[in-house]
Amino acid sequence: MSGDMSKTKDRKDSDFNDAIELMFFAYRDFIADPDVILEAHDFGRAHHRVLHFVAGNPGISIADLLDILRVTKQSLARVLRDLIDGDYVEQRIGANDRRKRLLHLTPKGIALHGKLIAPQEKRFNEVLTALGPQVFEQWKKTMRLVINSEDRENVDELIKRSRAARTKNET
Amino acid sequence: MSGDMSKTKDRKDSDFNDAIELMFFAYRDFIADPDVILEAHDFGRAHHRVLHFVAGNPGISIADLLDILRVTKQSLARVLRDLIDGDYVEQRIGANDRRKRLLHLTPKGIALHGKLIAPQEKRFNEVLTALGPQVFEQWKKTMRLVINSEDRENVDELIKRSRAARTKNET
DNA sequence: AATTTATGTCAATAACACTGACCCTTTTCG
DNA sequence: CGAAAAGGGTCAGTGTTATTGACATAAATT
Repeated sequence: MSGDMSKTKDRKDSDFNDAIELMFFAYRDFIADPDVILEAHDFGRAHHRVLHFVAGNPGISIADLLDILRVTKQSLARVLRDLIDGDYVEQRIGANDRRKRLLHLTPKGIALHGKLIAPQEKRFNEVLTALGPQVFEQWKKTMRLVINSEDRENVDELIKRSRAARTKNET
Repeated sequence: MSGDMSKTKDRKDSDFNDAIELMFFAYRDFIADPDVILEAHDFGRAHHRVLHFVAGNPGISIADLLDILRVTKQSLARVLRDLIDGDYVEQRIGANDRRKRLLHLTPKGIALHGKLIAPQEKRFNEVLTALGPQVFEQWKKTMRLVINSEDRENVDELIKRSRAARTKNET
């Protein structure tokens, strides 16, 4: 028997609820495709992340990788051990600083990384086709603003480096 | 070198790499805020998810909740035990089917849920302010297309129900 | 020479999810 | 009505992934 309808309904709340829900489900499906491939290799998401950031930052040091991933050294060590033993990642001793172990993907690592991101690229390609490049560009701007303001420039840098790495890869 | 380096460099690849990177970092920061609050209550993300979907689907049954969360009964049980013992969630025996335990948030649960989503709402509110409602709406459309096509309507339903629950909550 | 940096590694712990097995209560159906 | 099915609860064991803490080694720095 309620029926008391207040005219002053705050409509913005529900809009944000939409957004929260969409973040949850979109990310879940987005990450689900690689999971299937990873399982076949007895790898997990941690392996994926390492592959991804080593691919985008060839020659990255352990310390810098830890900084990006924000995990402990011990967590990374286990994952990295798998990837090195499986010949997906290679360590090269730094030329300037011989303490550093600079990480690179092997051809095998590059191939796996390609397989992992393929379904995600396909997903975004479908979005691009359906909504057009302008909407897609604005989606990126929006996502960038969802990132903590103090981290946005770092992400810009990462993306830039990743693009450079891919371009150089053509040699 | 795959032969021809024509002027038509495949630019779309790097665009999708942007997108993948943005998904990763945006989601990470998006989820980081609630984590801090949850820790203070000795809760984890699993507790958050239960609070969220019970909030959006008052009176949901255990089976239906399991279906949304896609976890096992045993996994849910542990989390639900914490929430019920802590007086955040309440079980009511179904009126029609007395086997069912229908879940509702207590006032305490509603309060905690509010605190958890507040920073996320704030984040999106900043986006809305910076880019305007039109871009934000298109962001939502884009995110919806990132979701598996077979799940989109389910998500639509969830969002609709959640909005209805919030509206009815005014009694 | 002493210290710091970059990395590796052993050990213990915790969070979280899983499988499997079994139980009780209530509803459904022959 | 009585048996089977549905909804839910719980105990036990396992596995993955991440954590903290403590130490060890090699190379660079001061």
